[in-house]
Amino acid sequence: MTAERFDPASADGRWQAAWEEAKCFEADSASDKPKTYVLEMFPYPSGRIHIGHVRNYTMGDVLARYHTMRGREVLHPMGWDAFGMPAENAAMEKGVHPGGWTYDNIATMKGQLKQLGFALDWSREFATCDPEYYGHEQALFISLFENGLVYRKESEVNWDPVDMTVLANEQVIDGKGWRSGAEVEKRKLNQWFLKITHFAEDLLEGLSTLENWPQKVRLMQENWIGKSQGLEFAFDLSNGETLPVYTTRPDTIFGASFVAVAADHPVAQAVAADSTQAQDFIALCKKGGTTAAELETAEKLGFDTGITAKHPFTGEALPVYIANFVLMDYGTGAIMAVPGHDQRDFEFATKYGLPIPRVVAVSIEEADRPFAGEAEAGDGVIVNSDFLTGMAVEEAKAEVITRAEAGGWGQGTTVWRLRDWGVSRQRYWGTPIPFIHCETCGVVPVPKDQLPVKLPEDVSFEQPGNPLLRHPTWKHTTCPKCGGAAERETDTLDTFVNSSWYFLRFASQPKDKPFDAEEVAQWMPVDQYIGGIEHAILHLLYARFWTRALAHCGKLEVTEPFASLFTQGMVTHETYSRKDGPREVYYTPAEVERTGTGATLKTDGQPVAIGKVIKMSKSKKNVVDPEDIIRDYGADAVRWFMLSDSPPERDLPWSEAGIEGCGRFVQRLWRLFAQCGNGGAGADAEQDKALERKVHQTVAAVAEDIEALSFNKAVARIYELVGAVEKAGASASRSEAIRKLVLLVSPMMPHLAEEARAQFALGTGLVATDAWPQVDPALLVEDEVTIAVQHKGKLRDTLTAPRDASKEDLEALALASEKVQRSIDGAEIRKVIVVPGRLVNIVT
RNA sequence: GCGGGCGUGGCGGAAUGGUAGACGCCGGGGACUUAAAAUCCCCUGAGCUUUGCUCGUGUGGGUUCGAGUCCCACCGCCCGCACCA
Repeated sequence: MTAERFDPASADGRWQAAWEEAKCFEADSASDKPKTYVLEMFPYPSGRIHIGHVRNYTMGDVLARYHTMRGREVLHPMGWDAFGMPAENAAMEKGVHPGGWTYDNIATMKGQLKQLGFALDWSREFATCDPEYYGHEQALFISLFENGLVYRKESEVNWDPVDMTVLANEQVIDGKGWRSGAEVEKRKLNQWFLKITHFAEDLLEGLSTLENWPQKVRLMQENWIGKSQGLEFAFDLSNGETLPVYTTRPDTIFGASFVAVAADHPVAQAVAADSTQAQDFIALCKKGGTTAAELETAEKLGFDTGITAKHPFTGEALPVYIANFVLMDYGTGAIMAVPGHDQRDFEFATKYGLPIPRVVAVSIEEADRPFAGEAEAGDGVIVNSDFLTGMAVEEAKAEVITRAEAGGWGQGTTVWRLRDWGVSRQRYWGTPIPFIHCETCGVVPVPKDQLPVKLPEDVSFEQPGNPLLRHPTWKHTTCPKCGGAAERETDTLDTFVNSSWYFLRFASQPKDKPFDAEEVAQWMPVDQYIGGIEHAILHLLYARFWTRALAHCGKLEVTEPFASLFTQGMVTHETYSRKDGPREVYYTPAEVERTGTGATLKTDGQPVAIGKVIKMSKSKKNVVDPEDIIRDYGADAVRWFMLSDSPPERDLPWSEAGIEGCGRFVQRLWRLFAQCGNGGAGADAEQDKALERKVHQTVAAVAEDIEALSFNKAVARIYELVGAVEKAGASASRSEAIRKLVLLVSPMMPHLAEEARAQFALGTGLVATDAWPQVDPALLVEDEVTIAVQHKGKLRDTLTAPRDASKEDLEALALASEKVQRSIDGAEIRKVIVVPGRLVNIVT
């Protein structure tokens, strides 16, 4: 290696090996240093590392390295969220085993992560498909079962009749299976559920303690949990039965003009039993699509059952309809309809000519004002409502609930949008649910000493359906209770279960149990969790739930797993395409030559259209492979790019020019470091006070920026300091500045820092485990400051004054300015505002 | 529809209510070189009658000595949820 250029191809690997050799990043749970747990969402091993992973892990890495330098014991682990459908799809398409495919991908991606020099504790690495991991997961699942948090229930699922599997809602596109294209059927299956609703209130309340989570994520979870309060009461029906309904607006009860039930409601089913017309209507309701656009435009449709419901106060007979807009799985599946004050009810009443009474108005005088073509759902005063008339909305709600409870026909109720979590999947590549079905003993958990229940290796994917179900021997076993012949559960767990507790296993990995509570307590909660916004609801809610559930079972002390959450933006790139008839053909950035304003295809030199800057995706081919750019520019340039310019929560536009600039900066730093090593050091004994000040200010500011995850600002500060050091004349101060600069850039560019220190004798030992430079608070403030002088709020001049100059002195200095005097032009000075150390504003 | 966020040069973006545009990219000019690359230096919001002045942070108002920042209304874009009673 010459001193001319930094050569990442040679240096990167050497330093990665040196860190590994010195076990720099292995976290010690027994250490008495203060502890920090930095975690990025672990990746799914899909094949290769994506640029989004690089951005995510670079951010975490800067934090981990920084905190290590600040003397903390840092846990920064990595592993693999390795179960899931892509492995089974690969098995079907390529005839490989899901396990083999997954572990191959892990090997590839681990190699790629290592090339980036991340300060990860690889000694704690695991994949969720390791039998050891999922065995512990099975034990935890049984513990939840024993604590009443697991149950089985018959439930409706999306069934793909061709693939013979259950589909998630997201996999149903226009009513068809996303893979097979077959019409999806609703099927009732016995499914395993986790009782997340038991913690609904707690999960909701916990959100308010998560001050270091993005408000957006907290709101999304709040909406998802969806707490609503109202009245549940029963109508007496004309057929002698009772019909419970739920409403959040009991105050509008005198405005009810009809009652509606969902198509799947027992009342509807009973009517349909003797009416083909009702059957047809119910079938029509079920056919409707569920996409947002369809729902928005869907007409409100109803079927009059001929039954009536008796109003609890007026005794009036309200017609009961089957309606397509009433949902079976919310509330009681039946509603009292108040057309005047609910838009859906309004549309329905308008269509079927039902009365639309007003029971809320802006004032008593407005009690009979007609509606202007739509319902009025707002606040106001109750009118036309007997004993409620004149009350405010909230007051009336309370009054109706009180009377309903006193009369014994209804009660105040809280309804949640949150549903229990169905975790059964009819798939092979997941954690086998550790239960046995025995004809005599029922459902029996597998004894813990028989865990893990391992997946069989010899499976085939040539036929559709769950390989576990048709495996010749796997499911046959004996009942742990009675010893008789029995069958294993063939469902596996939703992959979100795997990622709901992995952070605990990273913190503590005993052989004989999932984790050790005391060791976990050393690290948890995670101090900083970083990942994509796409996990705002499911993963993050499930992880919060599991942590609570395990605490509920006495296995943990903490309830909130992630003290701080950061959601990073995506990496974007412009697209390149050409029209080929009706089809748009896309090209990768590597196939395209970017000219000043346009772009041409390298193969034929003809222009291609430059499209919008959007998220990198395979379909639009606007992707760059991290391995290519690491090879071309080195790990540090790539890392530096990931941190530069865009604030980390926003999207980062990838550009060739940008990465080239980062590559140039790496070399520029190298030349600066080289100067210090090549006789520049101490060439002049003079002190450079201004430079020292700049160094201390930058060290303090960069630390602050890193702690706030404002990496783009830290980067800008470093550029400024580098510029200042380059310009400064030789001095002991300058040499010292360069030594400190090595430390300062090391969290972002660790390879360059190590190589420079070693090559140019800029310190001893590894930079990675060295201490962050000390800051002298006295050097953070300047002796002299620039004061802005304004006349009526407009800048007229600037002047230099001592930092602690008095108000009087500043005022005098300002008035002495020729420019200021010219602006004032003899006008009478009415007021002078002086902000010491900042500005003087003269008001005339 | 409901909820949330964001609008600053050619681009990414800085800016505790106090000098708008730090820092980077692009672009222009120059130095070095036989030449290129690399490197270094200078310029780079708009306009004007250019020692300087005026305008300028989506639009229109307001509060303030002073507003990119605070308040009100509007326009545009992005994200999430959604027939949730």
